[in-house]
Amino acid sequence: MAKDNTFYITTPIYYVNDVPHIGHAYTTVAADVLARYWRLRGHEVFFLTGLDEHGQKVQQAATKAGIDPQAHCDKLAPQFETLWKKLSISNNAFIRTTDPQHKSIVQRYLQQLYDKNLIYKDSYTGWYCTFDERFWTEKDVENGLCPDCKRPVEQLSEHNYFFKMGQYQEQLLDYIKKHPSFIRPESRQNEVLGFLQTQKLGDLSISRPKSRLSWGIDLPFDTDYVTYVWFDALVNYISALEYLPREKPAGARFWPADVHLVGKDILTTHAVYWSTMLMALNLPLPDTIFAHGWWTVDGEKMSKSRRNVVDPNKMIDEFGADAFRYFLLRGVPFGQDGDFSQSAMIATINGDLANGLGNLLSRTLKMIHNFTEGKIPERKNPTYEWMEETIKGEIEARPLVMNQHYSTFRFKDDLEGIKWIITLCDQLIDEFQPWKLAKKEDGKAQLHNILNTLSRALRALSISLYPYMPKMADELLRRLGITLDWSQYKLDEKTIWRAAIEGSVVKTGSPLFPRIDNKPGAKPVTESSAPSQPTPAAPAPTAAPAPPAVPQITIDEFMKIQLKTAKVLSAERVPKSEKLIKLQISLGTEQRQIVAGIGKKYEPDALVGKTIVIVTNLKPAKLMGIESQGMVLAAGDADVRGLLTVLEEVDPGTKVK
RNA sequence: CGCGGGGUGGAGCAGCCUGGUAGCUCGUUGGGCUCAUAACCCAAAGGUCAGAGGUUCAAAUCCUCUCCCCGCAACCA
Repeated sequence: MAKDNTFYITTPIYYVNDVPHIGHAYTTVAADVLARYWRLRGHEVFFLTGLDEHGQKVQQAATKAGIDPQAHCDKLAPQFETLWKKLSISNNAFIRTTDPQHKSIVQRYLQQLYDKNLIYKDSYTGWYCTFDERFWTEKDVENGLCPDCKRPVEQLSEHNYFFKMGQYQEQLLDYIKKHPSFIRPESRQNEVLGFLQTQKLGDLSISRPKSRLSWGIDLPFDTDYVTYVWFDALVNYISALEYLPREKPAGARFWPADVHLVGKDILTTHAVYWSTMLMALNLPLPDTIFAHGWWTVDGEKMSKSRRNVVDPNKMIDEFGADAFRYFLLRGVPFGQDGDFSQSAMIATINGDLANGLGNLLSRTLKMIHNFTEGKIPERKNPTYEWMEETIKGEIEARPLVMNQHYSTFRFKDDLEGIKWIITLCDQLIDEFQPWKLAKKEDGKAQLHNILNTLSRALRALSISLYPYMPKMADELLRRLGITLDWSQYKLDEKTIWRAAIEGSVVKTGSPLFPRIDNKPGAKPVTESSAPSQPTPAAPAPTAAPAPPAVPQITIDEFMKIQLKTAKVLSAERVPKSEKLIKLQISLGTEQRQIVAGIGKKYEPDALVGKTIVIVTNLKPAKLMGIESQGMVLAAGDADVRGLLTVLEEVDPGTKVK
């Protein structure tokens, strides 16, 4: 890692049509922390993030909005760029796959592979849904219906270009085994190895016919096609080096990348697609692909339908960028999944930042203010008390410890180490009670020593925390009256402790991090408790879909739906399903079988004998292989809240309107 | 037998790969201090490490089986 004194780190390029959420922020903050750390270490860092702007969804959204796809992207891109500014992200470049230079570089690589016979044209046959304009695999299709829109699909043959990915299977396996730090954490590496060892690696479709998708990069050897997503997107990691850092045209020395930081969902894409693409291009592979975990929210998976998506903008507005950054990396070992909740966030801020760091600064500054005329005192004698010695030792060991932590992505451990130093400082204060020393004539020397040590420790804490909380680090130093130019400062075991700080005039004042009362009135941070409002700093997210207007229907249309009451004769769970219950129901003259997704709400036994309402003329369908001849009516959407029934006793089969 | 992650004091987690005193944060209780943001420091209570079997001088850690939870996949007709 960080060879040749350079360090190249990337985030994935995010899909421009997405609304930024905590996951985007997580990856990007982690990358920023690494970037800032290696800069402190004196490395020349190139930190890249950006946007993936091609593809079907962008094209559709633009068409819907009645604008050009490029204009659509231009409109959306700032919501990411603005967020990164608010989050103190120090990326050196921001790539957009619609950049003309990127496009031509992608074409150049495609042509290279084509010339080497590594790309071939073949026909692909699959089930195509005209409405959704996409292919489904055999197992996706249900009874000849599109799993998404339920319209009939047709078998369609389409010519496409394929990259000969399959032929690199052995080579890739071999590479991964020989480079243990290539895929991190280890559990993820095992996943990829398992995948490569048990399945045959196929070739990769890298094109779409323009008739179906026009918003993309033209294939250089066949302009009836555009490049399909992965080839376009992954190449960003090397194309950016060629044209984005204008002040450093010799960008090639940054390749191979030190770290590709990705979410666990796109690990295979990077570890397999990207690696084989690089092999085919005779380019070296990145040192490390690190896949981090996902955030759940209040114990539940984050999803738009649950309306619990955490908006980073709201978190920043509510708690500040630094506190949010700190929380993201403090709570969970990097690589594992974590749970986000407002209460956990507040607990972290209060515990670590307010009571810990902030309070230590406050008490130190106030003592300096009261006892040494507001100036950091000189040491009166060179001998360190053993507790001071401990603190000094811990701090001088920091650079080495940090190196271990950052090289292995252990942010949580690093922050715990920092917390321990804060505790040591608090212990030092309580042990020597400077307020008592100040009252004794012979206590002055020791008083000055202690305050000097505390000031030094706080400076070191600022440096240690700078990658995580850059603004806070500046503010902390400002209050100590110390100046430090981060772009010049070089972290090592000497500079972290030694510095001419004596005589600096400190500034007491408001708390660095105020405590937060977790009152019920605290502002909500997820959509579930408040409708999303575009923040002033970010442009209105055009991607956030307004609830579609429900079209009106005529009485005739309604009458096409035949509803009847029915009596449940028997009910049983469908084995292996999560929520399907198979019902035998009576319509008086007729008996039917219905499969309903109500198993989360109801036990089968509780349903028997009940009168319910069903749709009788719905086209039968198979659910998990079982035919369902109708549909039960229930309140609720994805989560069933309750079944419909009738107030009065009626015979099964009675018409409902 | 679909794939994967997990079950450790009241809560959230580390430790497990490379067996040998069970650790951290928060909470609880008692005490201390007054420089500090009702903050800080000390002490105490609290764990059959999901259960059963096995390997071993020794198992939270390795092996086998069982139970439970959470994701993914399939499933709301």
